[in-house]
Amino acid sequence: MTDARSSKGAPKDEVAELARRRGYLGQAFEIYGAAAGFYDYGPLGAGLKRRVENQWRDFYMREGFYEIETTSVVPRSVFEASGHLESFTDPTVACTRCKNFFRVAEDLDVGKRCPDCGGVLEAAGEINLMFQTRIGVPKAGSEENTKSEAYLRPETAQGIFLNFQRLLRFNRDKLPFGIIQIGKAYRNEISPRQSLIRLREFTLAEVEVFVAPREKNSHPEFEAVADRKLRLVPASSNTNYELGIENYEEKSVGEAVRSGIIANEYLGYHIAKVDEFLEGLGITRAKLRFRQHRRDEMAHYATDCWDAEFLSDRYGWMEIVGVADRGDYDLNAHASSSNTDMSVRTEQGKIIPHVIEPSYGIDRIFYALLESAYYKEQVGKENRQVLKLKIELAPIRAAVFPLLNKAELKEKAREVFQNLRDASIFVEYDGSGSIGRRYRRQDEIGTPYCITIDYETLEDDAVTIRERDTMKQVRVPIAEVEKILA
RNA sequence: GCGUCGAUGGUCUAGAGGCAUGACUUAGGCCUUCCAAGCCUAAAGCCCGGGUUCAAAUCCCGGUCGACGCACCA
Repeated sequence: MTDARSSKGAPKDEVAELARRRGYLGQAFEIYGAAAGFYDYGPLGAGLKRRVENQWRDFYMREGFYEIETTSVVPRSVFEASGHLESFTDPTVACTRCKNFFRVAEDLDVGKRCPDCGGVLEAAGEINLMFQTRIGVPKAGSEENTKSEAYLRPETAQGIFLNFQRLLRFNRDKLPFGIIQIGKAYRNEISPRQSLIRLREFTLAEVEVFVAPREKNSHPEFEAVADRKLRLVPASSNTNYELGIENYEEKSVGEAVRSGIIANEYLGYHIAKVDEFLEGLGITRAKLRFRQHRRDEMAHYATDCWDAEFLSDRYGWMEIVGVADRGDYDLNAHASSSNTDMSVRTEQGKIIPHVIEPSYGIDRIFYALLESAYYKEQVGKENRQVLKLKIELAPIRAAVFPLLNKAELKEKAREVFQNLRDASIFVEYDGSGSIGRRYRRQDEIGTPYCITIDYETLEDDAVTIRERDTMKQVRVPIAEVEKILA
């Protein structure tokens, strides 16, 4: 027995199993047989994801960036301009003998030989990675068929570019400025795989920083991040995708920019910010690296791109954030296609700003976070599984228990529980089974504190707070509980 | 998309033509003064569709989903 069976029981699958079992994640449409590439977040998963998104918002709003929200349904014309329609649509060929499909490439084209069986290849239409839809009701065969054609956005960035003029005016015609957006994006992947790693519907959190080209090398806050050490894999040494964890150069951001490994201060600054954010979330830093794209893997809009990659125990290296220098590609494209002036007046005359874009895959970060937080240890004869989530990320802040299943203890515990909920601290109540079992349940879902009401509580109005990571207990007056949990 | 392998209660699994196994879990109860203890009771399952057969969870065909490899991942 191989593959699915044995890997199912392997230690590295425990995170995914826990996530499924305890209400973090589930396959979408499961009762109808499911569809690959779609996942639903359960009660705890949605709570954790929301907290990650809120941390991200706060992080970038501290930079002074405003958040906007644009549509997911986008007319065809936008993607004609952005280049997505063309670069997302791949011509394919099929083998006349074995019927295998191939994306057209140098050795794979009409009339060439099938690499699998040697049969002749013939044209097999086009595959498009964008989900197509329609706006309104098209008239059959009329011009409006094309006019009403639309796609679900494959990235949220375009929505920000389309708003550029309004955003510039909002910023009183001054550069630089940054705009953020969190939202769903859609890509009809040919083969989605690996739970949250390659989804067809996923959440992107994107930052677009608009900056005058001549300012790219002088970020006003650069010194604040210059000493931050990063593990860098520049394109020059980046010949093999599956590089080992040891294959990187550790350099400070300042050093990397000075020596030209990172092209400019703006790019360097935002790479450093990505690192800072991921570290703040609790992603294991020893498993992070920044890898520069080679020319042949760069997106059609990018002039430079660095991916933050996380080394998953389960799936190997995976991209969790991309930081791209999109140059003036997008604004130029929309300016000429829509016949709109996208330039900014500066003392040096009219310019088209460049765009630095950190683009976060929230679902992948969610997965990396679970893997980073998960550990198992032996306590007595039993295993203890723990999600060591940061307090501010844990879906449940604390759980309240009566020590024993007795009316007077339950009553007091209910009261403590209700008071905390009234104080907007999200707590859970649990009175079933032994106290040890209840502690373990909370460990597994990452609840940082457990509060236990015992007979002494009825005398002295003090409770025991037990801490998840150390399992240590302290006795505190009920009046101080709120402060400790906050 | 192609190929290989697989799918049994919520989870992990036994069974390979004839009553679906066990553990964990969950729920109710007893016991219990702090880390998955014990006892009693209960709940819960053969991925979907077709075929072969007296009889299919088991064999065959198709599909779906999953793991892995190839391709793809702008």
